Amino acid sequence: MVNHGREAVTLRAIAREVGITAPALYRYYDSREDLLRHLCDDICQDLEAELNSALEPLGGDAGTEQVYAVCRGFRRWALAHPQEFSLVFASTENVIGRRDTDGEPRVGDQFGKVFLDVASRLILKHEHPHGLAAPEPPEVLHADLRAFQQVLIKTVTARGVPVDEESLHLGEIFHLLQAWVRLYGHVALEVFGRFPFAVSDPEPMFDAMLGSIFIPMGIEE
Amino acid sequence: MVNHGREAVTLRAIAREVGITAPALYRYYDSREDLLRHLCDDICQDLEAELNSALEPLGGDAGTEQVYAVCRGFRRWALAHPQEFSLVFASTENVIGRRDTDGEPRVGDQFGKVFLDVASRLILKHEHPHGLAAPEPPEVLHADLRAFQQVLIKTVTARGVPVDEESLHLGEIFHLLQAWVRLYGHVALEVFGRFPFAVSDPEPMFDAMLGSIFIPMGIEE
DNA sequence: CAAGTTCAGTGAACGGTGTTTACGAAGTTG
DNA sequence: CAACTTCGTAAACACCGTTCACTGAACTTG
Repeated sequence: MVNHGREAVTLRAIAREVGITAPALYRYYDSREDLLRHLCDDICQDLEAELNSALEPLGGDAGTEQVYAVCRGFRRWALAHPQEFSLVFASTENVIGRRDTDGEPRVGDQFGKVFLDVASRLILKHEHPHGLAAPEPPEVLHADLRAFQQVLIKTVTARGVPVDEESLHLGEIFHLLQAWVRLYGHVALEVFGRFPFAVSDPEPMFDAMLGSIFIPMGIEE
Repeated sequence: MVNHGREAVTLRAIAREVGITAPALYRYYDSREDLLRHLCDDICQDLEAELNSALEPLGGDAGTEQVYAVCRGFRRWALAHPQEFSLVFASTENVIGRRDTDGEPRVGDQFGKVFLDVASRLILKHEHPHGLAAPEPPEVLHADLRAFQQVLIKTVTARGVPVDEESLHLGEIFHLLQAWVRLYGHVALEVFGRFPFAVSDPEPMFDAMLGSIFIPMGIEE
């Protein structure tokens, strides 16, 4: 139903589907916007489930192939559910919610958990990927990056893995952020068809990008 | 009026603004969707004008600072007009149109022209940026990259600058494509607030990204 | 058991939407 | 003048989100 776009998800259509009338929905949601917020949460849970099921056959530990699997799973999901992607990841309404009060979680919440969890666990495992290659990011960013560092550490420790502060270098964190920028950029461009020319088969281009992101980080497939 | 989002741009509101009634709009547009398509074209023209006016004080030639100016101008425009950005650059409806028949032009049409024009002219000027650094992209991409190469050559020659085929290496073209991925990725993430943590001031992060994109291409600020 | 209260759901209504249709009042052209 | 195109209107239709008064069943309480 959301397959036909955000505007197609109407209260009356939902009610018809559930077998009740439109006003009855107001017993459960404050408004259409509120309903869409919860819909986003459900979508995020579906995405998380799909990513985890793509991760399952690879074993529990964080290996390099898990990073690639999460990225490819994200792309696959986005292409298979463009409207959902658009709703959760490309909406100006800050519809992502969960709880606006408890602060931190953004980026589709559930997806952020999976992606950042795998990535940061991998970074922790590879201590100092091939030497000390990651250059220091500009000082202006240090404050923000340190905040992000805390988020990552909290994410990983929540899985029971103990972390010492200094094993996540700011340079690597900046790389991780750039990885998200490029992953998101490619997927969004593909979903919205905004590449500057018609790409016949974007998949090898995606794989090439993944390599150029992760191989310099010491994460080789 | 589009500032309040795509859904706020209603036929009756437009008609009220123009001083006519809603059905009269059907004399000029086939449907609301058609009107939105033309609106996208207008938005693209505004963007092009803004970018060109940002380029003007830098002189006519393609210098390195022009690349940075276009990228910063794009970000500035997107942040100042999030709804317009969303409409043109993050919409699943292929609302970009112009003419669906004549094939090629995508990516907000006008913006593509400005960005690709400046970038490719610069690449042509710097022949072989610092040696032969750009590695060959995977062979699977060569066909698509060559098509993109033709688009670039056509863009540049349309400005009167003659080009020989071989001065635009495929590696550089791939870099240019990755530059678009990262530029778009950062701007969209910022517009939609989908960075994985709260970034206090994204501008230095944007500048750091521009550097890490262009400095390896030999385009230093 | 009877009375009261809560809860889920309904139908009618209001103002707004995109769109179609029939119609009219100008201006143009023979 | 008559025919015709152009631009616009009013009315209507179906659908939308939302509100409100209301019903009927379930549950609580005396």
